[in-house]
Formats: sequence, structure tokens, C-alpha cells
Amino acid sequence: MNIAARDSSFEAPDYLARLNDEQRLAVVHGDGKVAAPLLVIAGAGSGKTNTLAHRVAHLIVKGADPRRILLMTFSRRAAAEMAKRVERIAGEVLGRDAAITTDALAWAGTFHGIGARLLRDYAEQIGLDPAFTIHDREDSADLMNLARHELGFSKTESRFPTKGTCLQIYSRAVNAQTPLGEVLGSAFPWCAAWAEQLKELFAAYVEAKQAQNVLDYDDLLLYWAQMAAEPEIAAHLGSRFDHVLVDEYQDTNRLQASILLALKPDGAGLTVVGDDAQSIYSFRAAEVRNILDFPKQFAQGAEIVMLERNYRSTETILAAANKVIGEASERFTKNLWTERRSSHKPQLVSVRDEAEQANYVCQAILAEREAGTALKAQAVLFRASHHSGPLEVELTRRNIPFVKFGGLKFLDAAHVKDMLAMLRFAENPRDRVAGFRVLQLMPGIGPSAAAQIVEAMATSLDETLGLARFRPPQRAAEDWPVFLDIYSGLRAGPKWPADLERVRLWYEPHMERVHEDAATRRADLLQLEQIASGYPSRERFLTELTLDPPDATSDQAGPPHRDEDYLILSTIHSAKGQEWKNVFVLNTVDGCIPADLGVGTKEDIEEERRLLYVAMTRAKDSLHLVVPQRFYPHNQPARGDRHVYASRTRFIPASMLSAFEQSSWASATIKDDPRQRPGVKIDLGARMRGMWK
DNA sequence: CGCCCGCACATTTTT
DNA sequence: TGTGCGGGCG
Repeated sequence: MNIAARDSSFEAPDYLARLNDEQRLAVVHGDGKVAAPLLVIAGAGSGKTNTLAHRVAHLIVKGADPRRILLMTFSRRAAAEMAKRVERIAGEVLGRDAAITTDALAWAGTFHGIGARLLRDYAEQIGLDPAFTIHDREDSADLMNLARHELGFSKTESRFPTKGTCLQIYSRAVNAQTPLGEVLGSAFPWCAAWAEQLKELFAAYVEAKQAQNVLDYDDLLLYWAQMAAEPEIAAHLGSRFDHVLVDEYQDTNRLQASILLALKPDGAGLTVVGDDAQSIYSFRAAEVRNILDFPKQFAQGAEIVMLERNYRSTETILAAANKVIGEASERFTKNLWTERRSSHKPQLVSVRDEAEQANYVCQAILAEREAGTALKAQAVLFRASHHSGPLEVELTRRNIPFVKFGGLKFLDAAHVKDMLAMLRFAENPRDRVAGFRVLQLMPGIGPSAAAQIVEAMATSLDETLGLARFRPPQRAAEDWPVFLDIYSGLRAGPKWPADLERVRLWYEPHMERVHEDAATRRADLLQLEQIASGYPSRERFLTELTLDPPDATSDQAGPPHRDEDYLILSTIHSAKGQEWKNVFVLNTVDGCIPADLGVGTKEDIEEERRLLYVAMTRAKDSLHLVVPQRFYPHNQPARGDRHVYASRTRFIPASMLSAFEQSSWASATIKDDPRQRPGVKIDLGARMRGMWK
């Protein structure tokens, strides 16, 4: 044994000294060996990500092979962040060469992303064509719709559930591993009468997916779970990874839990981290019981470590958040504590309506920035994506730059989808949803011609040949050969990323014909090319883009420059795991939090409570909950001013008010004050007429 | 068969 | 509010 190994500074390196006792316990559990299952309950702001990163780094430092570590996070962004930290920490101990070691942390990603990779890898064993393409939510809905029409369910006497609802029901049954009848009864009671038809529909949907060699999001997990249910494959899979670590375990569903269990039946080498108080994804069939019951899964139980010291927020913010979550019915976590003292409580601010809310937020944000807090250190959070609408208008008016996370995506734009469909169609000629969409771009080709073509391709042995044999209708005679040429080029010799430009050049005339605002859309396509250049191949680009779409939209055409300052707007869901110095929560009223749509069951309400808790615990120094007194239900025809008198969220009852500082706010300028009107009078109509003379 | 228009409806959160 | 659907026309 060499001397360095016995050196105590090597035994207890700096990176362990930085941690608190509980964190260190979690990090050294098993001391680098394959160990008993570990459950880390990590409260908000308790250094969870840091602890997990340290644990992975510690494993590597102690000799674990990074290529045999499986690390699953909630988003790919989180995975990338984790890998970066691991590299830094391990690098401190192992020196610069560590980069080589940690670059090998190849199996870090989301459940869905890892699933896609494994399925391509084992495709042959499970009778799957490895060239499968992946349908995003909308593609899946389109395919579901196709099946729905073919079965004649779109013309039923009483209304059959919409494609979106059908997909939701299907998805829930799959992810929650629950029979259809039960799903309908508990989550979709209004569709219960259609149980038989839905079953038939889902069978057709599954067959269509298989015939077309496409997988939807759920399939990535379902196929993985099914494949892992085969003992031989399960053993092989399990033996590839010595350590399996899962972040945000409270937001996994039963299907994901079953995958984990199949991978590591006795739990050896398994680490899960999460916070049951932050479970906010039950609409995606996330199952809080996964984390609550984790120790019961194994004969040997599990080591449990609780991280309750909060490093993020001030004591006053934490006190208020603790009160809110204190009313929850069942929890692992005790209350969080901190040493960060503060003299001011979180603010509960009354404003007249949503317009005033926007004014208030702008004003407060600018004041904070004057006081030295960058825009980037401030965030505005809201329950539903469209809640930020009025604020976005006001920010734009005042020239305050912002970036918005959550809600509508770049990829949802029709022109971007057209481009991607073309690429996917080239990647997988059996993908009917893609083909159907692309073919109809050509004038003269509508639903029926497109359907014929796709059908001809499916029944032909060689798809491209089947395509070439098709005789186009007269109106499409000119466009058809051009399309054939491009398409067969994409099929025969893919050139990446140059192909994307070829597709764009082909697509642009069509886009200009269909869309008025072709110029702005063209900018999006150029941005898409920019993104594409970062991926090594067409397949990787398509797969990773559907699994991890760029999630920010900003008021500018492109992403702001790195050194630019901008405000963060985000749904509460997308704010998970993040923190800001200064946080505003919009519409802290009943009807928004909790949303009045989802207040069916007791569990729904509990989840909404946790949502508010998550929002509040994002704040480091100051927190503002804004309560508009009047709230305009968004969809109602705007007859007169049909508003609802909103009341403060039920999660902050009167008994909790002592934890907050209450105030009301009104903008200084009263808009209708006649003294503020300019004194001139002009004849605008005459000017307009003059423009044409 | 394709295109366009009018009507109806449904609206959370995301891999 | 807009989008998605069906029906009717060219």
C-alpha cells in the first residue's frame, strides 16, 4: 500500500468536509461499493443536487467505473448540470485527467432518453426495428385521431372523447399500470360510458404504432419495462450498471418504479433522491407512494437520510412555506430550518386586477434592479402558462427583456413541425403521421391523396419505390418530381446537418404560399438549423429534440446573448429545482392556485398545495405573492367587464397571515384622469385619407 | 377531391 | 381566445 492512500487528507478530502453531516452520510453510504438501497429525502434548498453530484463523484473517486453508473434525472438540463458538477468535484481529487473519466458518465439522462437508447440497443432481441422514430404528444394525438376516425367514433350520437382526452386516458392507464375501468372511474368519470369503444380504439392505436415503427413517449418506458420483465434480459440489463441513481423520485410513476425494480430487484446499488412535499406531476401519473413506500420494496429495507437544513431561503420565507405545507396530510419531511435571518416577511400584495398586477410586478422588478439585483436573479412564477399574458405585454411595452419557460414550445409552430416531419419521414418512411403531413404541403395533394400515397408505401416492399410509382394528380404534377428528388436524396445519402438546409430550401416556397408571415417564420427555421448543427446525426437530432425540446421562448427572435440581462418568467412546474433571489408569484387566488378545474379529489387539492409550496421555496431573499382582487376568467366573451371577485388562495387562511406582510398597491397614474390627457386635437381621418392622395 | 368558411367548444401543468 | 372540426361549394 502506498503512503498516499493512508494519508488522512486523502481519506477525508476537502469535498467531504464541505458537506453537512447528513449530506456526507448520503454521499459516503456504502463508501463507493455497491451498497444497500439508499433513500434521500431532500427538502427544498437542502443541497440535493449538490449532494447527489458529490455521491456520484465519490463513487468515481473510490474507483467505480463511470460507464457503469446510471443516473436518471427529470430533465436533460438537470442531467447536464449534474455531469458538470460531478466532473468538477472528481476533478479536484483526481486532477485534470479526471475529465476523461467523467466524460464517460455516459448514462446520465431522463428515463425516456435512456429508454430510447436502450431500446435501440436491444432492438434485435425484442423484435423492434432500431430505426424507429418517436412521436411527440401531438403526433400521438394525430395518430389516435386517425384510429378514432377509422373506427367511426368521430360520428357517434353523443360526443365521443376528443383525441387529446383519448390519449390522456391511454397514457394514464399505461403509466399508472392501472386497468382502463379503474382509470376511467377515478380520473375520467365522464368517459366511463365509452369503456368498450376506448378499449377497441387503444388496440387499433397500438397496432398502428407497430405497423409504422413509431413509439410514443409512453412506449419508451413501457417497452423498457416489458423487456426488463424477461428475466434473461433483465439480468443482462442489470449487470451493465453497478450503481443506479434517480433524482426527483417523487415525480416518477409506477411504470418507472417497476423498471427500477426489474433492474435492481434487491435494491443493491440503488439510490433515489426526492422530496415528497414537492410532488407536482400526478397529472402525468406520478405516484407519491413510490417514494413513501420505497423502503418497503426490499427485504433489507433501505437506509434513509433526511436533508432538512435549507441553504437557500431566509427564515421568514421558510416559516411561511412551512406553514403552507404544514397543512398537508401525509409527509416524510419535517420542517426545514435555516440560519439565514431576515427582518422582512414575505409579501402578500393586493392589487385591483391583472393589469395592475402586471404594473406592480414591473415596478417592483425595476426597483429591485435599481437596488442592484440583476433581472436574471428575479423570476415571476405562475400556475398556467397563459397567466403571464398581461405581464408579457407590459414588459414588452416597458422594454424589459424576458425569457419564458414552460407553455408553448418552439416546436409547436406549424412551420417547424413541417420541417421536422419531413426529416422524420425520411428517417422512417413508415411513419404515416409524418408522411401525411408532409405530402399535403404540396398544392393539389389533400388528405385523400396523401392517404393513398402512404398506403401505397406501406404495401410496397420498398417504400421509396412505392412512392415513386404513385401518379400525382394534375395539380401536383410540377411539384411532385421535385419532392421525389429531395426525398430520395434524403433517404439514400443522409448528409448532416446539410440536409436540413436542403429541406428548408424545398419547404420555403410552400411556406410562403401558406403563411402570411413567412419572413418571421423563416427566422425560426434558421434557428432550427443552428440547433441542428449541434447534433451528430439526423437520428440523434430527431430523437433528442422530441425528448427534450428547447423549452424557452422569449420576446426576441433568438435566445438572448449570454451577457445580456433578462427576467425569468416560468410556470411553477418548469421552475422545479431552480432558485432566484427575488420571486413573484402571480394570481395567488382560488381558481388559479388551486386551479378550479382540478379540484375534484382530495389528492388534487393536496397537489395544488404542494405547487404553491414549490413556488414559495424558490425564493432566496424576497418573495411576493400577488393577489388580484378581480380576475377575468380568460375564455368568457369579454362582454362588459365580466369579472370574478377572487379571493386569496385557500392555502393561506387567516390563521397564517401573521407569517406575511400584507399590503395593497395601486399604480400612481390613474389612467382616466382627464388632466393627464394631452391638450391637442388632430384629425386623424384626414391624415389617413391624405396618405392615398 | 381539395379548399374554404362558419360553427362549436374547451381551455393546467410535461417527458 | 383560438383552434379544430364538419359541411358545403368550386
